[in-house]
Amino acid sequence: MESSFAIIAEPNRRAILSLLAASEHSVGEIEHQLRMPQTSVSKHLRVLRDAGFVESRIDAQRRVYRIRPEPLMEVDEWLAPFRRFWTAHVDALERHLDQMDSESEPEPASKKGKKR
Amino acid sequence: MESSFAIIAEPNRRAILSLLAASEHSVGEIEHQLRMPQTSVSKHLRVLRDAGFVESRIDAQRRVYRIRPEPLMEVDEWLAPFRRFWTAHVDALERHLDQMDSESEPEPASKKGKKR
DNA sequence: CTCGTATATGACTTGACGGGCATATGAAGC
DNA sequence: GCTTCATATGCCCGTCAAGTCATATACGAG
Repeated sequence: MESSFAIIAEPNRRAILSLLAASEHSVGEIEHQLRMPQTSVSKHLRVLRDAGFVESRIDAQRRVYRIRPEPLMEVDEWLAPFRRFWTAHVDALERHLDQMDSESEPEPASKKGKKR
Repeated sequence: MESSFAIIAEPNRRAILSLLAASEHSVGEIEHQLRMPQTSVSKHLRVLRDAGFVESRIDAQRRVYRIRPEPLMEVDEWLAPFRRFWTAHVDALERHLDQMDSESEPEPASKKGKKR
């Protein structure tokens, strides 16, 4: 029920997400990397999972978590109407150019301009 | 002190921001448009202003508020590392309406239909 | 100056959320 | 079986933020 925005309002959760953005991690790895209590990590992961930000894979007794993009896409889309405030000039051009693929993409171009 | 993320966690504040994204508005206009109590609008605007999301101009007894982009840019930048999760396998369609153009859209010549 | 309009602020209440701690679940290995 | 490692959950508590109501400030009109 929580809006995606409320979920990422929590700094520790953002830290977890940023960590998972690089690659998937187990709970213990997150705990150690971010130096926060395990129970706290588990609770935040629970919230993140319920909200669809992450999903977990079971590896023996570990749970390995990874990003699920949908809720963040939602945030990204909400930002769309505001982008005109800062992409007034050059950027708009560029994005328009390299977004020019539609239903015809028989071969995903390996490198795309990935500016930001 | 509040992170920009905490600010936009509040639904009413997001509504205000979205309203201001279209054009600047006075407090009364926001109050009427969003059908929320004036004191609530004022308080949210205070929070938004303190956090740099909006600024106000004085027009007689009215205060006209408009967007300031910086904090939202910050959010946009935080999202950057995650974009690879959806820009990789998603074409221009899914991209959704990003930024079409500014306050002038004389020609509704949008290209293709949207999905959802 | 008084009144009405427009907006801001303060006090108070209420509810939600995160932290900490203890404990439960579960899988692995002996 | 029992023990250990890895993770999850339940409970309590303090804090903080949002809503409501009342009131204050500021400006314009007459």
